[in-house]
Parts: sequence; C-alpha cells; structure tokens
Amino acid sequence: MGRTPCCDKSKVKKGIWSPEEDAILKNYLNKFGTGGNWIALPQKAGLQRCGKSCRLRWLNYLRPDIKHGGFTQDEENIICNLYNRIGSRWSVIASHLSGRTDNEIKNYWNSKIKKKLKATKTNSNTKTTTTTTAPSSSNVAAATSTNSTVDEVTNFPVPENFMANGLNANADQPVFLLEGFKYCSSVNNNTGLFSQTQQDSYLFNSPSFGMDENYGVKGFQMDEYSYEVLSNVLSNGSPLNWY
DNA sequence: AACTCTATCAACCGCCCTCCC
DNA sequence: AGGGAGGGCGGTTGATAGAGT
Repeated sequence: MGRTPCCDKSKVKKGIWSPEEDAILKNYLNKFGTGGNWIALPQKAGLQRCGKSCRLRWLNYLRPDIKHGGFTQDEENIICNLYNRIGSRWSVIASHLSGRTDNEIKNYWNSKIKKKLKATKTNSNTKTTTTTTAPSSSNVAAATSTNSTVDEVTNFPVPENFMANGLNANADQPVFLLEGFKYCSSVNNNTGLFSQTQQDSYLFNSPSFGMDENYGVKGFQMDEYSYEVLSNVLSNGSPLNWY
C-alpha cells in the first residue's frame, strides 16, 4: 500500500519547460491564481504537467518577484550566517533574501559555498597547527588551552567563553562569538576594528543600521591579528571600537 | 577538432506536515 | 479522532554548457 500519486505519471510531460508552457502557466495564474489547488491546476490551464511541477516552475522561475543572476557578497554572507545557525533549512534562509528561492540558494550552496568551505577546511587544518602556537599573549594561550573544543565546521579550536560562528563572508576565516552576544561581524585586519553591515542588523531585527549596545560586536576572526583582539577582550572585557 | 571532465542549475522524487472532511 | 489529499521542503538527478586536454 503505497501513497496515492498526485497525478498519472504516464500522462504528464516531464523535463524542461518550453516557452509555450511557461506562457500558458503564467497567463493562467495571472488571470485565475492557483485556486488553492495546484493538483487540479494543470488540467484547468490545459497543461500536461504534474501539479507539483507547475507549482515548482512558478515558484522557482515564473514568479514576477524572482531575482535571477549571481549572488552578491551580502547575500552570500547571509546564507553562510544562517546556514551555520539553522542548517539546511533553505526555505527559511530564502525568506531572508528577497527574490531568491530555496532551490536557487540550495544550488548555490552546493555548487559554490560548500566547495569554498571544503577548501578552507583543508587550509585550516594546516593553519591550526601553526597559528595555535603562534600567539604570544598568555590570555590567548589560556583561551586555546585543553579546555577549548574544536569547531566541527572549521576545525579550529574554539577558545573558552567563545562559540564557533562558521566562516566569514569570504569563507577564508573562522569566526567566533563571545558567548552571550548575538552577533559577530568581521574584523578589519588593518584597523583592528569591527564592522557592522546592513544585513546583519536585518538578520537580528536590530532597529536600525547603527546598532545599540545590546547588539554589540564582540567577536573575532581566528587570524593572527585577531588573537590580539581576543587578548583584549579576555583580559579586560572592554568594548571594542566600531567603525 | 574531438573528446573528457567539471560545474551549474532546473526539475523531479519522495517524505513529512497540515488541513479539512 | 483519524484518515486522506494537497502543499512544502530537502535531497538528488540529469541535461547542458564551458573548460581543459
């Protein structure tokens, strides 16, 4: 006793949609909407397609508010952050990116970001053995002592009082958060100051672009310079400058 | 030029959830 | 209350284009 199929697979067309089919579906939906029933829609519209196929075609391609083309760095940043937080819940991630579909994000993740992460992980394995011994600060040494754990994603040691937050936007540096703080943005290696970006305030429903203290940025990237920043955080807990 | 490999992305599959009768 | 139908979603596949040899 299997589940009843949604349509007769032998009577429906499969594969790439033709421009004519697209036009029929688009015209029908513009005139009548879905009618709350995708399964019955193809017959009404005169399409030899499965209702689910029509729904997918509309949602992923024909909808007027769909944004096609390459992802911006900001979008990639949001995807990385959310994936690290909630995993492969593509529809939720898509809801944070206007005009992007879950399918598109999923494809982008699988074809681009995942590869970046893999490459970074390989690099990190090498880097871990060198950088963990490099920092001179005793605070840092304490932070990366045997009490720390290793982040499964980046393979970097997670210092005490910090939690792993995946990789930065370029996927070339692990990012860590001081526990209890909601957000970590990237550190500028030249100035040592932390940046805030618009999508970050968006992610956490911060009231405005200029966040308040509750959304304070107290994180760092595990590169050599940031060990120094971490040293400051751990030794005196002073808020870091923003720019 | 021909062939192979790789990346990309549209589309399908099938499971799970929700809603309605 | 529970069973069925439809919708939603994540995983996977397969076609195709472009790069490499």
